[in-house]
Amino acid sequence: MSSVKTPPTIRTVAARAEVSVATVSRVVNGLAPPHSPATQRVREAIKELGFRPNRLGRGLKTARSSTIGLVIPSLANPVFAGSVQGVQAAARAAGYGVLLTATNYDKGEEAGAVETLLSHYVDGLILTVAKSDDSELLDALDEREVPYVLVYNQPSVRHRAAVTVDNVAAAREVVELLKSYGHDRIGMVAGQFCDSDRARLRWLGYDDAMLRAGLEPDPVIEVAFEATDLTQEIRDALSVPEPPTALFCSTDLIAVAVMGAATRLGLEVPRDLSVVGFDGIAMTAALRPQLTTIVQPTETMGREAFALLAKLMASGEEAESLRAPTLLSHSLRRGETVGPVRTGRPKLPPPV
Amino acid sequence: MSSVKTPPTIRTVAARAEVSVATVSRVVNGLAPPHSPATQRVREAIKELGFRPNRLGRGLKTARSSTIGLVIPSLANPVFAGSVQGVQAAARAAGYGVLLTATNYDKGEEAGAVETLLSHYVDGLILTVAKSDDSELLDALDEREVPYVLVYNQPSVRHRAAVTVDNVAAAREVVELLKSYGHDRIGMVAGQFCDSDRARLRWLGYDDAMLRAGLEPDPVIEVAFEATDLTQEIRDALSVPEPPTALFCSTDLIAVAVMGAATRLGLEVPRDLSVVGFDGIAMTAALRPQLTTIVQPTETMGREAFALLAKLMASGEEAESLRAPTLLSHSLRRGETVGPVRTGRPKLPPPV
DNA sequence: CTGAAAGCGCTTACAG
DNA sequence: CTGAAAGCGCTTACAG
Repeated sequence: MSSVKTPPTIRTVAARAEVSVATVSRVVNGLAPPHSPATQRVREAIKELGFRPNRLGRGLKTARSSTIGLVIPSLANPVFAGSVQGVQAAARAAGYGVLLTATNYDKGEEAGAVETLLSHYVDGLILTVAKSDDSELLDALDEREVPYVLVYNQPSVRHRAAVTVDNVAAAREVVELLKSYGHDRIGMVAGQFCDSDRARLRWLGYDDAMLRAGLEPDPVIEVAFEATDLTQEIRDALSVPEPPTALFCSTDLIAVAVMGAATRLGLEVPRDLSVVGFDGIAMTAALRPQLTTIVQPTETMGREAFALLAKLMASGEEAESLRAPTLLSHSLRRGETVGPVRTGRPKLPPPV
Repeated sequence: MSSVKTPPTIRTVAARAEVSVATVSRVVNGLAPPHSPATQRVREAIKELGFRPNRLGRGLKTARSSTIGLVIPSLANPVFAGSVQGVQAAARAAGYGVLLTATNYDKGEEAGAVETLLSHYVDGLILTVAKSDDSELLDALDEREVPYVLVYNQPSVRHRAAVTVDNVAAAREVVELLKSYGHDRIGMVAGQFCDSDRARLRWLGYDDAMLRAGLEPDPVIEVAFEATDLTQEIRDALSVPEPPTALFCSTDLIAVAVMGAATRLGLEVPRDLSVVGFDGIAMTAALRPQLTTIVQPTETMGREAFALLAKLMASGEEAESLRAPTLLSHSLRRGETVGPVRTGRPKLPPPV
């Protein structure tokens, strides 16, 4: 019932060139003598008929689909769009197709997505999951020996291939930056830890840096990743006796929401409140004030992830050495959302 | 050489359940009697072995891959990320996989991407291309009878399935809005027409509305889509005897770049210059001032595109009626970047 | 209701 | 250097 005209097959080409299908296959795969008359005729026939080898047939025989699966939480966050772009570009250059699935931060969807991808016989997977340490899903992939590479996730177990940044170190840098501006009451707003091991590592870095600096870490303000209105949460966080003068946010999207909340509460950033993000989303550089944030090399991360996966797919089980987190370098973008501590306490409007 | 453990096949299941492979196939496809003992045994065997039908095998037989191809210019623009999200969600719900390719606004890449996707035997395509009217690529798809649906493109030829908004009408609304604020010198900044038929249609709407209102349209200021620094272009546009007091930008990303340029030129938006975008990217609502723009229902567009493609794939050639542009409704977000005309002319800094 | 068999488009030992 | 043949994992008329 498909409306696609039936395309030429290897048999059509063989008939036209008056050779066997085996010869056509060899020409297509570069295993034929380059100058024999048969090869020439096959080349012509291929061109005339517009023949393109059917990857299903090939895949069935070779048990490889030339396709990888890509699993991300959401495309609504440009940070993932960046890695997808990188994976896609590298995969295409290597002749691989990319099957994309978004899980919307839902753990059940993660497993479902992987099942679907495996039923399409992808040769490997690149994924960003909620937790990478203690994950039934990844355990299952390990057991089934499906090659995979994590992106953004930073597993502490050593046998998992991953491409990410040093989340702990980056978070420490943020605390040090804020401290250098005189802040000593620094809070952290983070995506729910259950949905993100990155968020947890960034908190670890924050916590560690605070303790080292002799400062007291605040309890984390956990928020949903999709939350856009954080007015209530920020008001609560600032309504304690000694409120924080700076907030480190575990993602740029959260930082943007925090800045919106600050505005609605009548606070000016950075005069009344300093804000730092994490990710380096391009458009946050266009905000006024420009967001201060940790920049991750998103597209490079995607490219590197594919390169690593390609090695894994080629080398099979013996590639133990590849199965470890790769840390790419991040950078700190000094925007305009961090300023010196304000003397005196800003007045919040009364709650609604 | 793949490291994937060989998964159970239909034959493994058949052996375990002591039935023929035909029976297993029927159970998997819901064509077996639901309560027969054989069916029961097959169900158990499937569960015990964790059997998942190999789509390559199925696809080879049925000539359908349960996969569609998705071609977009770039994921760096969140407007495309939105439609991808919608397509992906709808496709997954229908049991389809989505092969994604970005072309980076390159026409050669468009053709290459489609070739690659077709070699993966996708059942249909959803694409956003540079031009949808006069396109060799689309002509070729028509001829080969590959089902496809365009997104964002708004073809004027009637036989192409597309899901978009009424770009001309939306652009007219923008001009009317600006006029209601007293602007009568309105310029337009657009992505290069050769790279985007949308940009051209938005210009047509602008031109038409200007003429109707008795105003004189300015020559369009064409810029590259990826351009982030438009300082020079905007300075030039404002250095004429009667400079525009408002700029309509053909995309939000361009509007953001224009706002950046305005800031660098010492102009305040909207006091010295009103700016309007087109797309409705979420983060532009977080800008200060918040961007006034046309909001497109990006995710819905993606979902509708898949729904339309599904019909097309099911019905084959006779579905002539489906092959026409579908226009979804857009809305105008009244942000803070449009204000009344300033009396007197803002002073630009001297060129560098 | 179930099975034996053909065949989808390829690749790849195995002969020659 | 080339071909005949088997087989990858499925589906689907065709018998029974």
